[in-house]
Amino acid sequence: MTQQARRRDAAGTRRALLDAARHRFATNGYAATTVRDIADEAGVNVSLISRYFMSKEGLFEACLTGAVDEFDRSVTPGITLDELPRTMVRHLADDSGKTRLLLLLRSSGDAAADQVRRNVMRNFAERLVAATGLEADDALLRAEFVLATALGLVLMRTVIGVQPLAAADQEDLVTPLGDVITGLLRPTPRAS
Amino acid sequence: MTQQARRRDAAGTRRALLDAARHRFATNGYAATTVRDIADEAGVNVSLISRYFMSKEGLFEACLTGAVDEFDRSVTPGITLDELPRTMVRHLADDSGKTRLLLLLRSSGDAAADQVRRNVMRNFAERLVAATGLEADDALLRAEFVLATALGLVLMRTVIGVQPLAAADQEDLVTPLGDVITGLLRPTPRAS
DNA sequence: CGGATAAGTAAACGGTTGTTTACGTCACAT
DNA sequence: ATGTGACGTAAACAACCGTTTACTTATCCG
Repeated sequence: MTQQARRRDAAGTRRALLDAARHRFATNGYAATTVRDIADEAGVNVSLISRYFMSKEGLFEACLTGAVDEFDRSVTPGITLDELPRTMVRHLADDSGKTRLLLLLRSSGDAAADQVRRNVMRNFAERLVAATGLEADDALLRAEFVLATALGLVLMRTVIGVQPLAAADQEDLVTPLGDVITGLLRPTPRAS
Repeated sequence: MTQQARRRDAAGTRRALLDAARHRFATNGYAATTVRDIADEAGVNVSLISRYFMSKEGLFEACLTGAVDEFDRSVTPGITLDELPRTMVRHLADDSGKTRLLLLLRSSGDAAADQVRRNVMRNFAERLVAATGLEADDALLRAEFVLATALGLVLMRTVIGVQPLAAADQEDLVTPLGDVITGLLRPTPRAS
């Protein structure tokens, strides 16, 4: 009943392990995920995790750096303030986009991984400020507010599953998120 | 901190276990927290967890329902839209307030606890809508946006620790959060 | 071919987990 | 004062964790 005719493809199984691990780590967290869970979902033997990624923590770091690369690449193109809501919602609704963001808040307890996480978020906030040209002295803080909203949104929709947010259509999220973003990042929010 | 001459006080040690568990579960998550961690932080023996709370999961549920009660009680008084930002920030900066909110997103994998979590958040959103008198058809969704922002804020400040958000003063958060809330919940967000 | 090597598996390893058991020991009513 | 029951502890328990080992088998180059 096991893999009767399994093709021998190192790169393929490595990718399968990465996919399964990303999914499990993102949805269930690092500690709650066992290496046997991952191996089963990938359909391979447990020991291959140690072989290809050194350890469970090595596999997690591979997931994290992969997510970081995709994250950076997906937000690298110039962001305009009025297109930002729709762009963000598209990433938040996309399955791999959700996984990416959720992985950024999962922790294995490793200090280096935590630093990577902080750098990615800080970097995103800085690029957001640069793209919007906001000059307020708390611009960076406000950009991180946007990121916090996105993070909380994915959490409440995916992990917690509170309605009606969880079942909301992609289009239903664009306008409210737009209100949040303009509320936070419009050039002169307040008089004086 | 001194457990040398431990008084025999069932209610006291029960409370100590609850405090330690709340702290550990909120900051490290359910799976990453061991019963021995909790017992050590409480300064008592491990077996008392089973005695007083049946199991680790029973202890978690006790933490959760306790947090739910405090949560409901703290937001029960009438909320006004203009005082909401400062009130929320006060709760988000308060240590027990953070713990309360973080516990709401930690999961033990138990379905009943997950339902409790969803109900609390839904309930908060509904009360927020009632308090603001918002009549938009996506009012509930927008109220949950506010909650998502609060959740993400606590996460990024406490768990992830990204700067400058993590080190931001309580007062620095009021105005941006106010912009988010008015952006989401003001009666007529858009011209038409 | 055929054998060398990479790919995959099953089983076992020590350590840790949550939980239970057996046993001290303090407090309080009588 | 005293024994009885609640409170607390140490140790043992089976099950599970991540990891390693020993082994089988497919693949490919000569």
